Order: sequence, then structure tokens, then C-alpha cells
Amino acid sequence: MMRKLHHDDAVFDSVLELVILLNEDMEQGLGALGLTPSRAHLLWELRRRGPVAQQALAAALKITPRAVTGLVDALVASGLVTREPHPSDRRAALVTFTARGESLMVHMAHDHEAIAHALFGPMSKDELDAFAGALTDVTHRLRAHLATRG
Amino acid sequence: MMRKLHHDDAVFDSVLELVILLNEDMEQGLGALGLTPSRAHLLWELRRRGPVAQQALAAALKITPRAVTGLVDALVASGLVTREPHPSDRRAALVTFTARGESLMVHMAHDHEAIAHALFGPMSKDELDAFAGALTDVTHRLRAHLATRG
DNA sequence: TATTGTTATACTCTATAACTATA
DNA sequence: TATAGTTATAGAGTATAACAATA
Repeated sequence: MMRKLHHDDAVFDSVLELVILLNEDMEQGLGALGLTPSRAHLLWELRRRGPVAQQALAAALKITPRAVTGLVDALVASGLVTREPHPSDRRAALVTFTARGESLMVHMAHDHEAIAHALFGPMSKDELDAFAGALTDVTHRLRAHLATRG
Repeated sequence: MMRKLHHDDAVFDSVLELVILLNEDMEQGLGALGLTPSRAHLLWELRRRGPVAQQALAAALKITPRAVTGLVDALVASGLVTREPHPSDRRAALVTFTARGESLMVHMAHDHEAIAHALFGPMSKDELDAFAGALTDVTHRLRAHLATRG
């Protein structure tokens, strides 16, 4: 029992170490593209949803509309997105990729795939399936743990 | 080949999803203790090292000495640490836990163990070993990937 | 009235640069 | 000269609250 607990803890610490390294890697990669994590996160959501109102981005990113204003301001200044008029609601602005923004997203998607391949490509199909299964279980238990408090 | 790449990508996305949930969980737990992630990180390092100069904390946390000043100011204001005179170097201050700080760290360590147990306790020894082995491999490859750019 | 996005203000974390006190 | 830590200043990200324009 005592030995098992200790092992749990060691594996958890390994996960946290991986989290730290992943954050470092992402910050480096994004920095090389002239992006901050927050701005990249917004662009990633924008890519998934197509042109959307800032309202929707605020909900997706779980930040306030005010914070979205600041991020979009910065992305407009960088020439990656524009605010286009909403066809049916004159209060809203549709955040939309510029050509440069779209090609940057292609670049980001490439990087994403390359990292995934570098990390998981060497695993056998069985290893990968086992790992993915364990991840799913852990994620499920983490969601339950979060629900306990949130 | 195409199918394998897609699978790599899906597993990587699962890892990123877990990272996001872990961050949420930690921010919630720390917030309940009145701590920000940065302040908690500093306290965690302080616990590992015992009373140290801010210089050492700056190196451990990979932030500037100026940033450490701000974090320690906040922790002093919260009554969790004090700046004690260094026995042999009058320029330096030894950051030291108060009694309240120490008991908070006991609380944090408990939470840490509880989460580790909630996430990995249900795994069999074999599953856990396989998962830990895969984690080690992935972490190793990520380090190599980071070295490529850094 | 309710919603979209803004301006105004403030807090946290971080950085660089200049400075003080000590080594 | 070099080091430990600070003050001064700045930028990014976030929040709340009050407001404008529109629905």
C-alpha cells in the first residue's frame, strides 16, 4: 500500500515534468512565429470555427469579452486577422483570417503534426493503443476530480 | 503511413487535452489556498531547498531576480514567508517559511498525493509500469526535440 | 431590456536597465 | 569589479464595471 502510493506519486510527477517540457516547447515554437500562447490559442479556435464574433471566442477560450478585444487588437496589428462586419448584426464583428494569417495557420498545423510524429511515431501500434487507453482513463478520472470541486 | 500519422496526432491531442485539464485542476486547487501558480511554484522550490537566497530561486524558477522580488513581496504580505538575514552575506536575504507557510505546504503536499492517487491508483501495476515507461520515452524524445531548437 | 463590444481602471507576472549596498 | 537585491519603467494577459450602439 505504501509502496503503491509512492509509485502513483512518481508517475504523477513524470506527467508534470512532461507538461512543463511541452509548455516550453510550445512557447519556443510559437515565439519563433511571433505569437504568444494566448494569441495562438485564439487563432487555433478561429481556425476550428471559421469567421466568428468575438463573443463566441470569449466563450471558447473561457476569457472575458474585454480580453478578446485586446488579443484581437494585437492580431489585427500583426496583420493576421481582420474585423469584418457581421452580415446580420451590426453590433458584432466577424474575426477573419487574412491571407498571411491563413498561411501561418498552415505552418502551425505542420509544426503540430511534426511534434506529434516525433513524440509518438517511434511507438508500436500496441504501445500507442495502450498509452492512449491509459490517457483516456486518466483524463476521465481527472474530469471527475474537477467536477468534485467545480 | 497516413493512418499512422493520424493516430499520432490523435494521441498528441489527448495529451494536450490532459495538460489543459491538469492546469485547470491546479489553478482551482491553488486558488482555494489563496495562491497563484507562480507563487505556489516558488513555495514548492523553497520547500525542496530549504531557506535560500532569492538569487537561487530566480535560477530554479528560470525568472529574473526582479520577478522573484515581486513574488516574495506578495508571499511576505500573505504571511507565508519572511526575509531573514543571511548569516555570512549581508547583501542577501534568506527566504524562509513562517509556521503558516509550512502548514500550507503540508496541505499542498497532501493535495498533490491525493490527486496522484485519484488518477493513478486505479491502474494495475502492469498498466502503471507500461504507462510510466511510455512517458519516459516520450519525455526523452521531447527533450531531444527541444535541444534541436534551443 | 438584453447583447456586442468598447473605454476606464487595476492586478499579476514578466522583462530590461539603472542603482545601492555589500563582497 | 562582481554580486544580491532593489527601484523605475514597460508590456502582456486577465478581470470588473460603466457605457455605447444595436437587437
